[in-house]
Parts: sequence; structure tokens; C-alpha cells
Amino acid sequence: MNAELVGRTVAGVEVLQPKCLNVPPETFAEALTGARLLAVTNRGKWLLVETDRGWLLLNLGMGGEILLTSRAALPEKHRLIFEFTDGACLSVNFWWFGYAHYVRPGELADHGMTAGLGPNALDLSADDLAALLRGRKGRVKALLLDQDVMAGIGNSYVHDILFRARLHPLRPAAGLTPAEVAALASAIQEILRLSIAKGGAFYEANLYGEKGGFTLDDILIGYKEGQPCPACAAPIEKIKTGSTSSFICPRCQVLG
DNA sequence: ATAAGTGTTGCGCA
DNA sequence: CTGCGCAACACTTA
Repeated sequence: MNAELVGRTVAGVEVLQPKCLNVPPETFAEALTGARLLAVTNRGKWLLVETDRGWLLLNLGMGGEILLTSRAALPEKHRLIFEFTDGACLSVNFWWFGYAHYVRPGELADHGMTAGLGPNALDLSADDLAALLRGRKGRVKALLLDQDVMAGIGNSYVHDILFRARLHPLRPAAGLTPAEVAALASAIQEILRLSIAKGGAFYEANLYGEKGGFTLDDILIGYKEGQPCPACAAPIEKIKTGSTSSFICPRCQVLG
């Protein structure tokens, strides 16, 4: 997005799904029409697009696509479209829940959904993670998924992260040994960076519509109920952990 | 054909 | 702090 979008100027905005906005659609469109894109960064799952007219904050929620195409090649389904002055179009679509928020210049700290986000999980060293978990109540999976603790880990990756670290998702975080915290820090890096290196998950696409190369073959135990654990061959189990499911190896990841 | 189940997130509530 | 329900759907299975 930095390579392609920075320097472009928005000529028009079409909002097909106002419910994903934080302001009325007219306000959103008026604020960003004429905006010149300055930089794109991310904080966890949020994309922060800085413009000279304020911020465009995108969160794809439970999946979605951001595509850069010509107007003629736009997909049928989309939530919003930005047309640039050079004729290129940026289509934003969500599969299920997502946000496109506008924040006025200088007011990013007032945006509740991003202001409280923790550091990017990918930036955490083992020492950082230890410091982050020190004194925390709650279970290790809940903390990994809590974007205010650390940002960027979702349910689809957390299964393999915990398996790699040989931790049961319901382990109290406060009880982890230094070695377990170090293993967890390594696992976060390993799993997330593998997917990034392969261009992301197979069910997602990049700016050009190219599918990611991180497939089920790359996943160790997630979504593989009944299949043998790659480490010990015990059948993988699917368990309920609060409102989400978890996949675990019952032999490698023991609760206590 | 139709219906039900499932899930990649985040918020608010009890 | 936890579980639960809910909210913009698409896809698979029954």
C-alpha cells in the first residue's frame, strides 16, 4: 500500500455500507475527497492511512479484501470505493464485520478503537513479552488475542502459536515459566512471519488480488481435528475456550 | 430447495 | 476477569 497508494489523491468516495463507518457517509466522503495519501502503517490488524486531510483507519474484521484496480475491473461486492485522480480505484470489502473510520488531523489519540492497542506482536522480544505478561491475570490464549495487550494475533493463528510453544490455551499466564515465555515469543515470530513470507493466508488476497500462499499444509494443528499431531501423533482435539474454539494436541499441550 | 451451522473481530453486558 | 450475545455475510453441510 505504501508503494502504490502514497502520493495518490482521492477524487471521490462511494460508500455502499455506511454501517462500517464512524461518521455519516457524507461526512466521510467529504472529508476524504481531495485527500492526498502520505503514508500507510499498521497497528495489529488496523491499517492506518495518513492523509493531508486526516486519517483513514481500516480494519478488515473477519476477513476481507482491499483491491487496487481500474474502475472497469472493480469487483461486484464491495463496501466502499475510493477513486483516485489518475482513475485507479481502491475497493474495500469485508466478508463479515469490518471498519472504515475517519479521524481528523491530529486527533488519532481520540480514536478509541486504536488508541488502546498494545504493541505489535511482531515487535516483541522474549523480554518484552515477559514484561507484558508479568502480573497479568487471565489465560494465555485470552491475553494473546487481547489487542490491547498486544496487537496482531487472531484466532486463526493462535492455535499453532500455542502448539509450537507447547502451551494449553487455558494456562494461566501468570504461571508460565521464563522458558515457556521464551518459547511463546519464538512461536509468535515463527508462525506470523511464515505466513507473511508466503503472502498471507490462502483465503485472503493482496492489493492486486493475488491469493496468499499460507495454506492448510502450513498449519500444524489448527482446524485439523482428528488428524495426528505432527509431534506425537495423538489425535488433535477441538475444544471450546470461551466463545472461540481452540485446536490442541492433548498430549503436547497439557493444562496442569 | 431450504435451513442450519460455522467463523478470521470487537463491544457491551451480567 | 469471564462467558455470552450480538452485529454488515459467505460458504459448507444436512
